[in-house]
Amino acid sequence: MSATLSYNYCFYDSTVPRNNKNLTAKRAAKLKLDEDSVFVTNPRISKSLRRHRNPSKNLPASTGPPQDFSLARALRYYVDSGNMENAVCVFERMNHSDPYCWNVLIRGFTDNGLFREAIGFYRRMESEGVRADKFTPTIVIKACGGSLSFCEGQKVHGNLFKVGLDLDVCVCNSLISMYSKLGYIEYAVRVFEEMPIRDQVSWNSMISGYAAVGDGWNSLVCFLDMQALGMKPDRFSIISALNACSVECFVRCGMEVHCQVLKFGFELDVMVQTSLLDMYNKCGHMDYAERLFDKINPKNTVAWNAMIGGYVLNEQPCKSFACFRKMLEEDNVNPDAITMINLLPSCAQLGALLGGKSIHAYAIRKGFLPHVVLETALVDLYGSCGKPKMAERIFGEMAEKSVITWNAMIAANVQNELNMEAMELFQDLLNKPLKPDAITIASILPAYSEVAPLREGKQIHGYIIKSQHHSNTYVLNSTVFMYAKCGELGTAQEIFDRILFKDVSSWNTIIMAYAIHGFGRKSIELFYEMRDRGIKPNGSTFVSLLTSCSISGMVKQGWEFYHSMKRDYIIDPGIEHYGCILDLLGRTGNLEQAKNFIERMPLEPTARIWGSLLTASRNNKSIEFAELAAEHILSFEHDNTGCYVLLSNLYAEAGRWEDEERIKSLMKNKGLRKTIGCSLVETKGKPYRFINQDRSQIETNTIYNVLDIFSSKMGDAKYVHSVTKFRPQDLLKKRANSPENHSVRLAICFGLISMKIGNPVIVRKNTRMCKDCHSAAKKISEITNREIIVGDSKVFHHFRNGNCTCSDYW
DNA sequence: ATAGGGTTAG
Repeated sequence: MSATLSYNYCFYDSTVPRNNKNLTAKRAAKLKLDEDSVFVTNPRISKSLRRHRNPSKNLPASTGPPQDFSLARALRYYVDSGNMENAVCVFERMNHSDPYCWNVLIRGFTDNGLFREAIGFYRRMESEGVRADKFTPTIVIKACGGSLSFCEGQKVHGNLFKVGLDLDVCVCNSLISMYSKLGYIEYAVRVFEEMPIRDQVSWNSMISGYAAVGDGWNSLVCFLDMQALGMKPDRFSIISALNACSVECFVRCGMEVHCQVLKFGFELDVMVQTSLLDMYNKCGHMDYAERLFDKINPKNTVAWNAMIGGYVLNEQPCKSFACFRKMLEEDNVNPDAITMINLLPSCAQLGALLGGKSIHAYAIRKGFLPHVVLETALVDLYGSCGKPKMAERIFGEMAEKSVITWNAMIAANVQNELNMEAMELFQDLLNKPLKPDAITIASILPAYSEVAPLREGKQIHGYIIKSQHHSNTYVLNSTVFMYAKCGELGTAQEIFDRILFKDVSSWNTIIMAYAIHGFGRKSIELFYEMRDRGIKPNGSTFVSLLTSCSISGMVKQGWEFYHSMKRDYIIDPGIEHYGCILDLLGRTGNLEQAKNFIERMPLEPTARIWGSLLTASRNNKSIEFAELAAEHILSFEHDNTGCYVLLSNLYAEAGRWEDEERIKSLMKNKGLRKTIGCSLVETKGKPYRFINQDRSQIETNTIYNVLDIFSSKMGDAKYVHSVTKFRPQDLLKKRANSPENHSVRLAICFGLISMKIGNPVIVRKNTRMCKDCHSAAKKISEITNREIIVGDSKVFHHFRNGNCTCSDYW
């Protein structure tokens, strides 16, 4: 025994030269291969000749039972229990010349998701000159499929071709599966078409392969073709066909497959049941899914996960939590990483940071981390809950990242207005081997919608047109919104019209585009058009609609939509909906009611919720409520600079200078600085940026002259708001920071003198427009008889004939 | 003694 051990350890130690026996074997194998390759690579030798060769003639005869049964048993035991460390230990003590132990070990790695290691051991097997037997290729191909390494798979395929094993039915079936897992469906199709004999597994591999690449249609075609040849579907075919129905949202097809489930007697098969309920969930038929779920007995973790995921998918986050709680009450079921992954988006939907954090903690306690998908879901959660720093931390500490992880991080930055960070991240990604996908582009686009020049947005649009994503609905939806945010509502509408396959998000986007521009009636019109075209609205549709009603001051309609959402569409209001409702309440000026609404809300109020009350307080000049709201907002770790500024302005307007001073010094102590207000106007494709009191532009003199003319024309009205806003001593000084010289006004004047008459002047600014500038813009539109559009950080104000689309509430 | 196709996920 000890002799065997020391002998085997020689292999492990790379400093010890390998014995000649193996080298000879390797050379012999190579010679054999060369001989074969002459045969098979000769194009004149027909395909049929190759087909009729007996593939197994190249395989070594069985070496018989291994010398040590107990070691082989131990190896199998460790492999089956997932203890690969011990499995390797046992393996190292075995005689390596038998392919059997290699096969078991490589399969073990594959079954435990350690694909790289599986391929590594296969390479070692080759280099040690151990000849593969008929089981090895299928095992290795599976590992290649799992590791998503196309190169490795091609190499193996090539070798199999050389030894004539590429026509073996098992090998072909695993090749089909490997290629479709890698996304190369056309390779899978070729293998399928060229194989001499197809069995049920071959058909099943194609059905699942098409579904895996998102081609549910062809998957179902295969499902039917197979039956036309007289083969009955088995549980594998059924499960894959159901997957195809989910992919295409073909609920009627799904029901037909459901009938077959009953006909062929699979109705008690848990996997089939789970696939069925998943199909109904994904097609939006929660009622059927719930009924099926009730019948599953006993329910395993996967079934629970599918149901929790279904509620999340159908935007019923409260129900998904309820389902999770029921799952915890069960004795024999334990939540796993996928449970967490399914549950996390419901926290994001509810804006429930605390819930998300407790899931995070639970995942840590249960040892689910590290886990790429779970960590990505966490990045997404923290991003959605206004915690980009937390998202960043998880992202930074991740051992493994996928494109989806990058997408989540970019989105986290964009959602939290960290546009520069998002753009930098996008640049970083371009230098990585990972390829940006449609979702990356759609996520980065909003960063270009803020105060980046339209020219840059157009450049990205150009990149999209040239890329393979030019007709991707998801990408186009983001492009529509980008143009809307850049003030080009017409271009947005044009691109929307040209989207070939408009999904619910396309409609939500265009409704929101008109919403932020203050065209409430147009938004509602589009909502009805969408409904008439059979598109089912979701939670976001109502966010768009409610936003539209609040911006356009359509309070009554807003409430009607809110009730209809719950009653007619069974959608639980999320934190966003509550925010919109608060904006509606703010408009009516009933701050007491708004406060009560926040207290009665079933969700934890976020900074955005209190921000809504703060805005309402400002518009209704209530310092009492503003202080209440501010107190809450300042308790968040959120970037609340805007809140300080609003509050200090409010104190100033009321002449409460001491309080104003207090807030200013609070800001100073916290190291917060007022965001530098900046306005952007573009003419002839060139961007011009203005800050307050800007004198850096070439046209400065003209701009200030025009401004003076307007000031005199506006007459006394100009100081109505501002007179109380400045301390007496400040009024004596040269009014340095007077709203008269605010960046928006400079930009408007520049726009008026440099743009063609008839074109609207479009100005975008990074902070909210102040009251003074708002009334000035109204006047200017009246005096000049031109349309002025100012997009601030929240809404677009369309000034025409002395009026604004926001009806003076924003 | 060992192989190929299957459920839930960002």
